[in-house]
Amino acid sequence: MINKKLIAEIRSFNRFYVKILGLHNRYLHNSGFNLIEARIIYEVFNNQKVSATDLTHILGVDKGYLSRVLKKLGRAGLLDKVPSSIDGRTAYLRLSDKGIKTYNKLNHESDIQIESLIAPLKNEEKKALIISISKIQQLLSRMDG
Amino acid sequence: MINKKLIAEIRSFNRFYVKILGLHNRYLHNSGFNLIEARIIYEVFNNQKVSATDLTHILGVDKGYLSRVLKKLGRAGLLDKVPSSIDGRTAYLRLSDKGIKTYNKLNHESDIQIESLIAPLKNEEKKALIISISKIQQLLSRMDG
DNA sequence: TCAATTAGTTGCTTTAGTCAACTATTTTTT
DNA sequence: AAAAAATAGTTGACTAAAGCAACTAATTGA
Repeated sequence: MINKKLIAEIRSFNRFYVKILGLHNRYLHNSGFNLIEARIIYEVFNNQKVSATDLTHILGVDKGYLSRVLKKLGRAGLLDKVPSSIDGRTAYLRLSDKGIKTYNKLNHESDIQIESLIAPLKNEEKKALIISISKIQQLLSRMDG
Repeated sequence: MINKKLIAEIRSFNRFYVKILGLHNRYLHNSGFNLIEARIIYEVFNNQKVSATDLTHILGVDKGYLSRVLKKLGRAGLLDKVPSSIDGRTAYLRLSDKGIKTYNKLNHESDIQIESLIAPLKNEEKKALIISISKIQQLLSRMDG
């Protein structure tokens, strides 16, 4: 049964990758943003016409909580709300210029963090890593639960 | 420059795998344990002679917080403290029989979750997944920051 | 038109986690 | 050996993260 081996492998990998992600998210510590804020900035930048309700689904958080975080980002001048012309209840979220600068800064710091992770690798190893990562993503993409 | 491509790939993978891990950790919701408790149970089972201070380093949490969670697990009858014979300040942690049962139950539920993740894969794909996962783990293992 | 839904806000609560002070032990310094 | 410094763990007080429920305003459906 190959399943047993694969499951053990995945469990080991999960523990391993949780650590990698933990290390990676340290780039946020000096940025003044926490994970949820960074994720909001990312999603708002990368989705056109995204509303608060959309974000609750994308991020899987409570709407009350989200409302407060959005308010905070709005007060910080990173986020604007554009009222929908067809539905008076909803507002679309958009990054301000300052918000876009922040997005770029966060991306850059994330890149630096990842660079340090792959720095020890030779070119051949980097190529192999790209292949393995793509493969995993491809294989696990049809997931529903 | 291969770095750019690899960094983009890793960032995409990180977002992807955070979702996988999020799905995976849902198995805890019905178990009555939260992530830190599950991690403690895991670490105590898998490390001989582990103390509370060891756990603060392994898990990266505050000792005050940990002390309370340990107390809770102790009161629930999952965890015993074995005083060190050479240092009166430290106690080693050990799972009780009930704790071991819980460990096995959590493992089993985790397995089920992972099984559902890999269920759609053909045997060849499962083999490929094992190879890719091992490769990533191997390549990223000499990490220091 | 009026009942039911939906988007978002706000008050209240719970949970997660930190920090600092303290006790009881070692360990180190003198 | 005695005093000082360090360490393990507990507890109290606090902050941050997140959920829940009640509410308003707007929209949809009967």
